[in-house]
Amino acid sequence: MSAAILWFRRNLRLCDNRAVQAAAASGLPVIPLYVLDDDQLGDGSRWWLQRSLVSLDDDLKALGSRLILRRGEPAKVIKELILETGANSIFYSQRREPLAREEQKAVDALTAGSFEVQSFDDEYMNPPEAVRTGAGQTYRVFTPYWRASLEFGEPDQPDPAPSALTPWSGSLDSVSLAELDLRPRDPDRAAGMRASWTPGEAGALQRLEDATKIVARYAEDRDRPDLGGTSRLSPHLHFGEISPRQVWHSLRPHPGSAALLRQLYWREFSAYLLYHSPRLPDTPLREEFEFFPWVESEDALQAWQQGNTGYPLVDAGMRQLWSTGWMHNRVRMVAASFLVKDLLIPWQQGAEWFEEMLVDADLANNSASWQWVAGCGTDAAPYFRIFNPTTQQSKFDPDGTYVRRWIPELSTGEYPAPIVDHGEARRVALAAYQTTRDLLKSRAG
DNA sequence: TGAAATGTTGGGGCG
DNA sequence: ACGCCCCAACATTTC
Repeated sequence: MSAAILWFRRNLRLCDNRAVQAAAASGLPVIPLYVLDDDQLGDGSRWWLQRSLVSLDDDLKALGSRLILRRGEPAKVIKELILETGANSIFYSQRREPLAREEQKAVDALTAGSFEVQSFDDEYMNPPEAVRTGAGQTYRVFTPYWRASLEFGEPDQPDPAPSALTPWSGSLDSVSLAELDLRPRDPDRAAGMRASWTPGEAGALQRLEDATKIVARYAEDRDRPDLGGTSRLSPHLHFGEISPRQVWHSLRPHPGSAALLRQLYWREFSAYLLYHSPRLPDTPLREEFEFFPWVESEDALQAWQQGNTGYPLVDAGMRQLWSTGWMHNRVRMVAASFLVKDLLIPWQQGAEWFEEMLVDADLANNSASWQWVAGCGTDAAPYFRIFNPTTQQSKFDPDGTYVRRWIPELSTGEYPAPIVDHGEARRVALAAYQTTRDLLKSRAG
């Protein structure tokens, strides 16, 4: 008997998932599969993935099926599974990250004879190749990219989950989640993450429902870490527990939705930039940053990571990150600016720490955002735009409720003095930037 | 999706 | 009443 492999990758959901739809519609017995490659996953991602896989397996069981877990290189694992089962087709959701594209290219190459590979572009609203300037170039600036994306019109209406999946009748080995061992390497973080999140499709849909209640005030409250005015959908979107189409259609009818929906297009834009510039995670897009006099300082990096810089807004953010796997967006900008501009530490080291800590760690979003903050992206905050962590705190946490929540020492008076003087650090950073420009000019001249 | 430095203006205190 | 100064408030420029 023939069968269809349903390969789950980032799209860990049953609703609005075209690979799931197609597998269900094939009428074949379906073998749902997740393959964990030797992972580079950070702690936050590991914690989330483990729970999201449990949730997906539960949802599949409700349809009379179950998730097969295996470890290894996807193309190899899938080839073995084909030999085991005689499956004659595979359905999967495409991904756009450079390594993931290599991975799926190897799977596509399994097409042979009657074996059929069907893949679907599901993770984003618009395909990266389709959004082009009038001259056929790729966009490098967000706003024109966004305008051009809107020309594509509304995203399609989301599909419902299938009502059933024909199970595979044979027995199949599946490694257990315990064997996959996705527990965070730092076990002390688990309790805080558990208290903050419900990974999985049901949790994602609940969070989307909650988001409809904050849409109206989003434009006003989004920069206030003390108010909780953001959607907190990022990890659910990252793991594909919910699709951008679902988010778009459920928020669009609410007054004031434009500001929040615009954020979906930042997600699209980051993926677009990574697709067209695969070196985005490690190489500055602006060439003068090749000459930037970065400072290597293990002590300063650690003070930043541990939330001991002496600047309350920065430290509160870094501690929120450790405790919950997430940091408010405004605070991410301030904390990142502090690392790059006050401490002059290479932005890649900050990006690496975020990848390790975040439950929404996303290569495209994280890389594009760090390049934005560092001023070395194509559409970046200019290098001379330097956040003052004290001013930002009085603007966006005026009563100090956010900083006090994460820094108990503020009340006991044991809080440390700033590790650098911001005014002086700012002058040094501006001089360093001037140096890189001079060097670039002298090389060109 | 900055902030500091510098420039301009206008009201009020004061001789 | 007038000119002068101070300085807050706002605008513009600069980094």
